[in-house]
Amino acid sequence: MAEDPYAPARIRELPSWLLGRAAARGHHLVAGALAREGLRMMHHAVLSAVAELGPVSQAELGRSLSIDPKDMVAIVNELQSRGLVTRTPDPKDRRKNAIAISVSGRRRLRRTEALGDEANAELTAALSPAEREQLIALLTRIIQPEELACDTTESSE
Amino acid sequence: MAEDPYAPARIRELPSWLLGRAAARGHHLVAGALAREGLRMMHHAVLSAVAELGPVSQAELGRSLSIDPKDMVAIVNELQSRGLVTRTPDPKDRRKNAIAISVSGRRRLRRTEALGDEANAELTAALSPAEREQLIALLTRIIQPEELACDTTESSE
DNA sequence: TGATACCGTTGGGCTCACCAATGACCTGGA
DNA sequence: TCCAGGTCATTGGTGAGCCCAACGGTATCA
Repeated sequence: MAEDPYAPARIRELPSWLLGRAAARGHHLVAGALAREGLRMMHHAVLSAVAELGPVSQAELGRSLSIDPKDMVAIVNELQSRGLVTRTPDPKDRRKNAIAISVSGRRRLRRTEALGDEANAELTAALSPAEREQLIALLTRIIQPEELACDTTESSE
Repeated sequence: MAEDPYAPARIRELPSWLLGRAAARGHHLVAGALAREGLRMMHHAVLSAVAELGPVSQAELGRSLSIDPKDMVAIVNELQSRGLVTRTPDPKDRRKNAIAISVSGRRRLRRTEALGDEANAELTAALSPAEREQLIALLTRIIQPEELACDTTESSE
């Protein structure tokens, strides 16, 4: 074999590139695991958020999970048609839909959570528990810059 | 409604979710920066890889960057039409295209590399240099499991 | 009452990742 | 020599995730 697998590039050292590759692998593993329950990642995320937050509006769900309102409509539609959540008009604010998890939704969530945990364990199999916590902490700080950073020049172009 | 920004979910502690969010932010920042030069992330990645590897076939570029051959065609097409790379048939193997960076491509690459570095600096602004290196190391190990792990059941599915 | 803002919904577009198939081509062995 | 199998570049399509614009219905505030 002539070509080595090479240590390619400047690219491979950029956090943005590494994040993209790692996220792709994570998505692949988790989506594959959740597919056994017929759910996609966002479905599981919404289901889990609904279980935690109780009856919530779709807009609030979208804000908490950074999901586009357009996509949220489709997700809730499918979850509702599967009987995993209920969508009832909010009497206090008739614009809103109160999304709540159903009994079967809670049951399904228990299984998908186990599958998601398994997939994440495989994703971080090369890391020690301490390193995994470290990764989680670092990623968390990367994700939320606006809540902490107030002086960063917002790329004034 | 003055709801707190909440400490949402089990979801927000999963590495797969955090990786997805962080990658989305990284892509947003880098893509926005590179857009000033009229290039997308993959264009810049390919351009950088070509600069490093010298004349390479498209298939080899795709393998090194995990880019689908189909997408590689479109990327090389655009890079070539912009005069940033040259695509000459390989005399030794007429199936292959020898992709090489041009002079203007090298010039453009210098600018896009600076823009990419800036964007990555902003992406990791909340991290100290040591933490950034830590993150890179952890991500690198997450990405390449096959090259190290030999006993992990590869979830043949 | 009217102005403003939000909610859900629908419409489109863009980027990235993935899979199937084809013709041209190289390589190996019969 | 010819054939089989594999690789390369290319084209086709699919799906997920993210973003923008617009609309009717509704709540809130002046």
